[in-house]
Amino acid sequence: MSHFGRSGPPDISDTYSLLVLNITFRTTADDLFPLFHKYGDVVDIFIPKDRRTGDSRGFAFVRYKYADEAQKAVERLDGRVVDGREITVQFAKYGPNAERIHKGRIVESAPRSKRSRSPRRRYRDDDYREKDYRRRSRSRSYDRYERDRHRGRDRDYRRRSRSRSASPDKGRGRGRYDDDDRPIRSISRSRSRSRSRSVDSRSPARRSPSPQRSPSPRTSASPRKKSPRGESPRTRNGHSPTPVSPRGRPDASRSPSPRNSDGDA
DNA sequence: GTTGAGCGTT
Repeated sequence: MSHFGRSGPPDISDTYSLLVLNITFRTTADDLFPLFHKYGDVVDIFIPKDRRTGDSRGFAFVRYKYADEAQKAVERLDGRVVDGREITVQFAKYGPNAERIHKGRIVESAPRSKRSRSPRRRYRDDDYREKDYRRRSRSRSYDRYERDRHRGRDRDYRRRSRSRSASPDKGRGRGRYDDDDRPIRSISRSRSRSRSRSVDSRSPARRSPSPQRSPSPRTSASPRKKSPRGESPRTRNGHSPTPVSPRGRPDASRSPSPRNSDGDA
């Protein structure tokens, strides 16, 4: 009775969804079930996981059968420390199908006057919805994602947003400077220079044709120093230094004389 | 093994 979310949404017609935030990445539905079940009848618990990695995203959805129980759970479990972390329980505002939700309850009465302006728009949806993402540059997305995962997203603006008030910059006090005259000029010049420099700095592909990829210091003064005792008379003869590679890939190296290297032929 | 704002699956 803990495998929630294994068969998709069971029935979200008369269920109240609660959003549990700030949960640990290790917290599972099984851990939340007993906790929420104590305050009411939990219909289903779903914890969104990453589609790529499969790890928990740090929040879960708990569905209650009755609103009063859900409300109670919200009041009781909101701020409760779970697994050493304070969780935030609140009614879900957005539905999975962009349905209208009232107090966590999904209302089928969709306002026609209002366009399907999905308030929720995230990179995941975009990436998944976008079919050109793979053609464009999957690496970019992946890199960014990975980077975010390991380095954490922009905590600066995020943290600011989380500042006691929900109005980080009300009235767009972010006004650039004075107008768009100065900044533009600056940008223009900067860009100009940047481009100039870019042209120079750019082209890393052919900037270094690099006939020699690895400096190979060992080839510099290795034969003699490396194997003072193993040096063969042939090596001295200049017949074939035979830069034996530790990797066993003599041909990979410039290998001036591959056939000599082996000497089998 | 890491992280920490947010709103969801077959």
